[in-house]
Amino acid sequence: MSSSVGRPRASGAAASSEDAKQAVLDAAAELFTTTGYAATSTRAIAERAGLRQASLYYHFPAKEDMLCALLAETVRPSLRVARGLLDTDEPAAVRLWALSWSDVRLLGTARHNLGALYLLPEAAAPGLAVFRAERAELKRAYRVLIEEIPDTAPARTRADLAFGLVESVAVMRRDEPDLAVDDFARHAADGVLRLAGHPRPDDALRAAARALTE
Amino acid sequence: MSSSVGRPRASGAAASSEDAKQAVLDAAAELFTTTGYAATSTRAIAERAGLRQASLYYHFPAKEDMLCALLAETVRPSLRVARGLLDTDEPAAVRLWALSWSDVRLLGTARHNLGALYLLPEAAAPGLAVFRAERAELKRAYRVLIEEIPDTAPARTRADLAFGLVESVAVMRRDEPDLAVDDFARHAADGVLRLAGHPRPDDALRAAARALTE
DNA sequence: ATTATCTATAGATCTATAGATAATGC
DNA sequence: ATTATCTATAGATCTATAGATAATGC
Repeated sequence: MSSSVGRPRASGAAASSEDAKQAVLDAAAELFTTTGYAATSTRAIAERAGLRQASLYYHFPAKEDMLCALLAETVRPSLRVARGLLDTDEPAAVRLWALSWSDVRLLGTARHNLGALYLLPEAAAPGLAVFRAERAELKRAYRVLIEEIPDTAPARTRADLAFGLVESVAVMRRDEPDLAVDDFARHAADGVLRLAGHPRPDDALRAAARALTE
Repeated sequence: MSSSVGRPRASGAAASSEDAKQAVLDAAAELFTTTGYAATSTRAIAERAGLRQASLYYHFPAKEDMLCALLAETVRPSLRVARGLLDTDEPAAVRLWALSWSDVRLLGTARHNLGALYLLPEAAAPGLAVFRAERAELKRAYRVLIEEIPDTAPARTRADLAFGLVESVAVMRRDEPDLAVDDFARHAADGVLRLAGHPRPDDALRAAARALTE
């Protein structure tokens, strides 16, 4: 508390270094998701975070590192869930429903629409290779589960479709900011099972899946 | 032919005004889809199109008008198909398959990955309201067709999911540039029917749907 | 002494406009 | 005279660095 080491801010507001870093990320998240990365100036981020433009560089070496931190923050919780589920011995359909449901809820309820960051062309930058590798691992988890569900379509294609459906929640959230996430996540997870080739899930399956992610 | 009215280009290349305009749009399409709108400079567009930066403004009043033209070019063919299908009296499942298949093919085979433009944050700009209205009309077509297919999930939700799945082809194409579009489009259209709540389509349905879009 | 900010600014853009110019068309 | 380009540039950015400064901590 009250740890106001360092020169005071011009704006008056005081915060610890960790708080400041978080405030910067928060401002960047809001602006990057609504306005885009290149179209967001460091000055705009600083203004929203309550400090001067140059002070950002005490917390981050460069603008791209803000995007990098935000991307990591978004994909990692999903990846943790995915890894946990792959170690379970529930039926594949239950695990796939659990993974989809969890991902859609994470994307849908995050404070900002961070999933929209995946869609930015700038996510292809060389400095963000770690993020892309983690996202690829997440996609592979979908595929591994889908491979255990028989269907005429190739597992790879079904995984592409399922993953696309899950990520599209970011676009929906942009179009309809007051989406009812919990309801929507159930339907989306049902949808992923349908895409995977599984007959309609019942409440027992959903309950088993929900139990898995707790 | 040989209509080289106007001062010759510094680069030597000659082209009619219409050709030049198209070359500019082509260059913008390539750069906007891979690099993003704000991150693409007018200078880069001009360089790729073979003329000087300032000469762009003879063809377009502002940078945003290039994006506007590209967005229109992308959504309008889909909209034309959708309007045509709504006038048909084939079963809803057939028309929905036809619409999805057609859209995925259009998005997947366009010279550049123009669907990725929908995902740009800049597509929310005030000047692009016409595009957004046309896209909304396209989405409504999905919903109208889905309403005729009975299911426990609300039609609106199923339409959100179906439309999200179709548009996600732009993300897939970015991730896997050598996607086999024709195969993929069939699976994607099958996926839309599954999301809509229709039992698996058979070859007869697919054939009827394909016939509709010719 | 260390920390977290500040002010000031270098240097590199970027978009759009002004006005000249080099073709063809009449 | 019209068309389609050019050169030059205004004016507004934008990112990142340099170096000063105002706190706390020791």
